[in-house]
Amino acid sequence: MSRYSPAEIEARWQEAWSKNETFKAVRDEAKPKYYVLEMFPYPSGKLHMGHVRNYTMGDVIARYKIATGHNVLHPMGFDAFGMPAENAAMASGGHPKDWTYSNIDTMVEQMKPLGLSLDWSRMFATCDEDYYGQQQALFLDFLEKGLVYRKNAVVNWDPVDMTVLANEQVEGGRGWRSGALVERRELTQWFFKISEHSDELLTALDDLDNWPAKVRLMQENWIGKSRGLEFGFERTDGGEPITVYTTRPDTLMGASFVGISPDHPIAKELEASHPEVAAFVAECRKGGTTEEAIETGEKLGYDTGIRVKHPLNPEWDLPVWIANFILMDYGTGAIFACPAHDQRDLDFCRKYDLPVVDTFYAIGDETPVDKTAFVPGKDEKVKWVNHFAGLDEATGQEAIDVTIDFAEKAGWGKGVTNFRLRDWGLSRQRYWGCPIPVVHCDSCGVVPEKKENLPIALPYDEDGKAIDFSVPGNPLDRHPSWRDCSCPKCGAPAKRETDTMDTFVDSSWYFARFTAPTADTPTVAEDAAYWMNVDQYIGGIEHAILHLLYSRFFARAMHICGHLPETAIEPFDALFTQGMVTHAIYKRENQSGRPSYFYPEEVELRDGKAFLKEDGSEVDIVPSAKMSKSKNNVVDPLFIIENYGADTARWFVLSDSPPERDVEWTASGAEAAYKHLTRVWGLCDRIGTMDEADKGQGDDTLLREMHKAIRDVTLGVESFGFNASIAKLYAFTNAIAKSKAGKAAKREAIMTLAQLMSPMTPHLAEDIWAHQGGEGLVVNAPWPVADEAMLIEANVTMPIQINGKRRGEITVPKDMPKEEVEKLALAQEAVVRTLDGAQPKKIIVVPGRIVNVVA
RNA sequence: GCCCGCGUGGUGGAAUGGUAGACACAGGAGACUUAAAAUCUCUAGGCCGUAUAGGCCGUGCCGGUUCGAAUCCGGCCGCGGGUACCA
Repeated sequence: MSRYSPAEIEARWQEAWSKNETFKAVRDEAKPKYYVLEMFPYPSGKLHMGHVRNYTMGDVIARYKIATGHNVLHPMGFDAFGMPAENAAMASGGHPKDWTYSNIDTMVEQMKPLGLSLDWSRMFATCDEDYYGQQQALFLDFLEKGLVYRKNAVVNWDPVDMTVLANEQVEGGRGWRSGALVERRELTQWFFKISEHSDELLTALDDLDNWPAKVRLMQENWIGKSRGLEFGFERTDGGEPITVYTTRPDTLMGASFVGISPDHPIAKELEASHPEVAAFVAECRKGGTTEEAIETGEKLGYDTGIRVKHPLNPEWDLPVWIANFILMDYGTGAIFACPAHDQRDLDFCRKYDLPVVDTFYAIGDETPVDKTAFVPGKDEKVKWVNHFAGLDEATGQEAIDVTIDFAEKAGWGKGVTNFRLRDWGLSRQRYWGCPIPVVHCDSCGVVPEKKENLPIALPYDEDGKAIDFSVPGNPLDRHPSWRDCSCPKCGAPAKRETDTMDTFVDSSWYFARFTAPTADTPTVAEDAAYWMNVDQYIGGIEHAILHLLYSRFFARAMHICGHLPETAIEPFDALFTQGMVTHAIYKRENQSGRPSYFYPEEVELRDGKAFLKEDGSEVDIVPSAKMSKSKNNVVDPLFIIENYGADTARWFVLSDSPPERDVEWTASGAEAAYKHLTRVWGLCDRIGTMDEADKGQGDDTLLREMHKAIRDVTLGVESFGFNASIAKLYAFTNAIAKSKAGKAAKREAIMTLAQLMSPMTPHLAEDIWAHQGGEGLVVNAPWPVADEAMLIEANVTMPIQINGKRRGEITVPKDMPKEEVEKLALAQEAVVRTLDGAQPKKIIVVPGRIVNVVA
């Protein structure tokens, strides 16, 4: 033993774990189980630093749990359906399936050398027929239980390519390939009834104690429960009243118009008969479907000429406008606008010269509201002059409640609870996804496939030729034979549904499938009962809402269909959201305004500017963005593993940055991690050659350091403070290096160091353990326990502050009474000098922490 | 736009109401070496100062609460994530 050669030792120990089946998860009722899961990757083809960081964190937890006596399940799979595979096929003519599976192979090859404690025997990809076949079975069960239905919904439509676009494929309101202005178009699509579970999904958040508060808050806001007033505005032309929903009924006296969505039935009716309305509505439909595009886009309005009566004053007519910022999906698709107290309404009214009525002033009086709406604070006592409930002063919420009461009693409105959460549209007009297992029959309509016909597999080719992606649109639609089938009900010739499922469906139940990955039903009761829930789920904060909310819904739906026990309706007991690994993006916009992206290795940095190596031309730098394949800013961890080994890569991604925070990728630091591991190795080597008879000195001091390290490292691991654990491990290593203790004490210290390091650098730890004569594998050794007696310190050093500024310190016995500490502190030379004879007004002694003298 | 975060030395960061800068990187000085690399030792927020004397300033900005604020509260600014068809 002389040189630290990770390549050799890492291969050796991976072999040992594999031979012992150390990480194979088998049900064992005698041991507490622990299920640790990292969000599975999309097989982009390249493992990046974010993956390494994510899986290493999970691995630390998994190995720590093994050491503390748990039966650990730690699986890995691939979220393998999705657009990039089709994009690759479009770009290079290959097949999405070939591309995906080849990427999976590559990524597994890249992952295995990391020495992760994964049970590879449970691996699957969501594009495996076996997996998506079971998913189709789930879909049929959901359909039977009424959890799925069809309705119309809008999509991004590219009028040139005649195809549906994902939001990501819309750039600045234009289709990414055609450059055409995108329109919103309605299609009949499949939906999961997630909104029926809104209240449940909301209230259950309260019990997710081991989830980050920010994620719970984001989900709470996303579900968006609100109580408001629903009421009708009578039309002066005698037409059907227009029902609106408002969360601010207290501002009703400030109404200046009634607004309806361009998709509102009234707008549609007018569209059919009035060309001008049709032109306006067409204008409104331009642009993408995202909430961001709608909210930030220019606000457009059209006066329909329809007039309605104010419910509290029949003499008061309000105009009805069609406005492009009103969503048909929320509330009733119609609102009343109160510009004085809502910024968006105010902007709209100023643009179209509509009146602004301030409910804090008498009607007709000048309002101070000009360009900024007055929005009273939550707890602010507000007055309004035009009161209608005999109440003229209340806080915001009370004013709202009182108004709802008033409307209900008067009989013109009712209090209504609304949710922002919409049903989950799962239809995708795409090839590379899980086919929706239904059939369209001319006589029977939409008919579910029979379970025995599952999986409805994707066709690999058409007429013997690979599926063609050179033409826009869904290849399943134009496949010569795949659509043809017979109706499961009447047997007549019928057509298959060609829409496939949203890839979020695939990732909404994979955690359950890992408990019985090869079963011929979606789950197996005993396995689900034993392994569920996921005890620790780890993944990126970017999944805080959609993936996690959909999974929570899916677990409920699976329970309803008998695929999960009731105890698993919240599938993730604890969640940790790790930060992202970010990197600058290098890009250049071409003439048409669309950007091209360059890889970090294509770029040279000088004076904070970026230049292409190829021709020296400057490119734009977008600092620090999420690593994303489409932006070319992905950094490959392979060079670290190849040059320094997996332990270095693992140590490096865990040190320095707190796990929950984003980190900007930098290449420096890997070298330092390697140096440290080399140092630990050398330390072990030197201890090995020490003389047994060498009694040394200061054994006790070293062992105290050791027990402190056990305490602090353990605390770090348990609280996801891996960077803090690593800082302690550095300190402990330094303490061992400097110590003059005897061989026995040093050996005990280094073996403990190996154990404490083993979750982070498992190969090095095994090697040290073996070298010092440890029994068995360190991975199976019980986690060390800190001896409380060794942690007790007799004396404490306390800083002395005068008026909050540090002026000195005293070291006193730990349990010295306050009065004596006070006396000693006042006698300190620095204190006497600073006080300069002045009498202290007050002295605060916080035992063991601080003394503050107020002069 | 809206919702949620984050902002501390040259750099990554530590400290979650109690000594701001632990631990590390890059830097500086020294030892070893013919030399370099490696390794080891010391040093290191800024300013004034000969000073390991002392003092002042300092955690994005402005204000507040407190004996005491990086930490709690209010308001700004900047950056990041999400925004329902990227995964």
